[in-house]
Amino acid sequence: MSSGDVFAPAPPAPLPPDLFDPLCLERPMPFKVGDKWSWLILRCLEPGPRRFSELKVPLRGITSKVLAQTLRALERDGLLTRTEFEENPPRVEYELTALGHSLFGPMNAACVWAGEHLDQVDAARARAAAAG
Amino acid sequence: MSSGDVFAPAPPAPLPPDLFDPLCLERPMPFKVGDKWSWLILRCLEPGPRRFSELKVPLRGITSKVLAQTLRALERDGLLTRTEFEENPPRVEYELTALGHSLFGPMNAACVWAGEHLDQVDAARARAAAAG
DNA sequence: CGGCATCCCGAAGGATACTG
DNA sequence: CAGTATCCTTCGGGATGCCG
Repeated sequence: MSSGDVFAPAPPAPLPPDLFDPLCLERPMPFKVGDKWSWLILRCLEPGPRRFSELKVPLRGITSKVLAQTLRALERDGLLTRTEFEENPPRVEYELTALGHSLFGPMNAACVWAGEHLDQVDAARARAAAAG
Repeated sequence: MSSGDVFAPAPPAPLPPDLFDPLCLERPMPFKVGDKWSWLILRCLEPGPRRFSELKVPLRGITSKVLAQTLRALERDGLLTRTEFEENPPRVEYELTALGHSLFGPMNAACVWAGEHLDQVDAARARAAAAG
């Protein structure tokens, strides 16, 4: 989940060549959208607001429980808003906040990197597999 | 681990506003350096090659087992190289490849984002906590 | 419809001990 | 020093079922 501890202190300065600074290493990642569904959900919401049941369609296989709890975590972190409409049957819409939208900058950059280097990784893997 | 399935198809095109494309959503993240230690290790290696025991120092609390298996996974993916020196006592050095170094571009961008928006996330969390 | 409660499982990863 | 081997705990997340 992106709840508990999502964002890191994010030390921008590189480590000094001959000294490891333990304090710089408290957290593994600048953010932890790395769980199974968070980033998927955010991407689904990029075009615009969606309902709970609409999200379940592209998120093939996600259970209500996991979707609900992931959405709540993202809401707590201020990445999206939850709007409950007083209707019958009930309707709830989820929408990205400005903060949520701002994530797409760095994340899309990461996607570009992956697209450009995926073949190199695959090649390395194939080599490693061949070597045994 | 960053082994099994690290990199994604990374569809650069945003989803169409009124249609969810399931094929775009097979994978959660463009890459999966999101495990507990991989990114930490890569950062330790950015300044230059390091030995196994040198890495354990800043990676406070990592066990030999986990460090070894994470390093092997990163090596398989072509992000770093392992060099064994025929000495006594034995010595092994780990060093980033060009591919590994190239990761710092997008990842540092992500760090910058986190640094700029961390306060907003914390504020959102505080609000959520206060609301109950 | 939009969840929450409950049970359950596999895999990541920590602790500890041992080896070339 | 640089690991491997073994055991054990934790936890994300799937399955199922119920509720307002």
